[in-house]
Amino acid sequence: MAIHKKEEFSTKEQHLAAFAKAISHPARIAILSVLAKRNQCICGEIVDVLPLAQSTVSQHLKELKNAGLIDGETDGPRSCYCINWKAFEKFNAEFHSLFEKLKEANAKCC
Amino acid sequence: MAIHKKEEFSTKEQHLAAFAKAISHPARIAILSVLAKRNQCICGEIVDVLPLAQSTVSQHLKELKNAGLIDGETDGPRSCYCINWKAFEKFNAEFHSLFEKLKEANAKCC
DNA sequence: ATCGTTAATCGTATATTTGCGATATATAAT
DNA sequence: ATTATATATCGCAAATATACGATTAACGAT
Repeated sequence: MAIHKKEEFSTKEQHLAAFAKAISHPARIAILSVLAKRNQCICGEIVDVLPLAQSTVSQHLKELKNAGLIDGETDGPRSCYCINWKAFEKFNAEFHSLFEKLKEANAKCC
Repeated sequence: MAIHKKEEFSTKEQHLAAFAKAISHPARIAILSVLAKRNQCICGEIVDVLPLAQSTVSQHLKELKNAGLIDGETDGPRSCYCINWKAFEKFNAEFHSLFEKLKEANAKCC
């Protein structure tokens, strides 16, 4: 690839794309579901539920955390995660706004 | 990786993840914007607008088409693309429904 | 029939993602 | 102090994604 071209697009496009990337793997959607159902904590619980190794789950959690969709803090020897509802809501609004903007632009052009 | 684990998740999770993946690159979001503004056709026009080579744009178009978000048909030597609003709407609804379901599950648990 | 234009595809290079086992670290329990 | 438990991180392998130039295919115009 040599050069990444992603930064040549608008910040908004990059931001939304990054959000979408965070939920672009079924495992990460599954993790969000588990976190929503149990409200908080877990990690080992997530590993028990998913068909993935502990290290892999840990990696997916890290990506969700980097994207800001979940928060996590250590609680003794274990890690407690929960959904960052504010960020999630923001993503939802952003995506919905893209959709509306596209429709609006389309309505105007013809 | 050796084995892909994606198919071990629910169809719904896979489907939504695939949709999200389609818009997980700023170039593809930019393409959707151009298509919305001009309603239809183009390809060379998209190449003119984006900071990417023709072959790269063609690849991104293919991915959007595979995801069902756009339709394309050849018109002489050129290709005419347009947004598949129905599919896009469906994705929007699906994503929104995930969000609502997560919130609902969360409200119930505590 | 030849030439020019447009866009898809092929081949290739590189980067990133996905996945796992092994290891390291941190804490709790004995 | 030792042991057990939980999780993050490292190192590696394989798969996918991103990007480009070159080629091919398909058509229109001359």
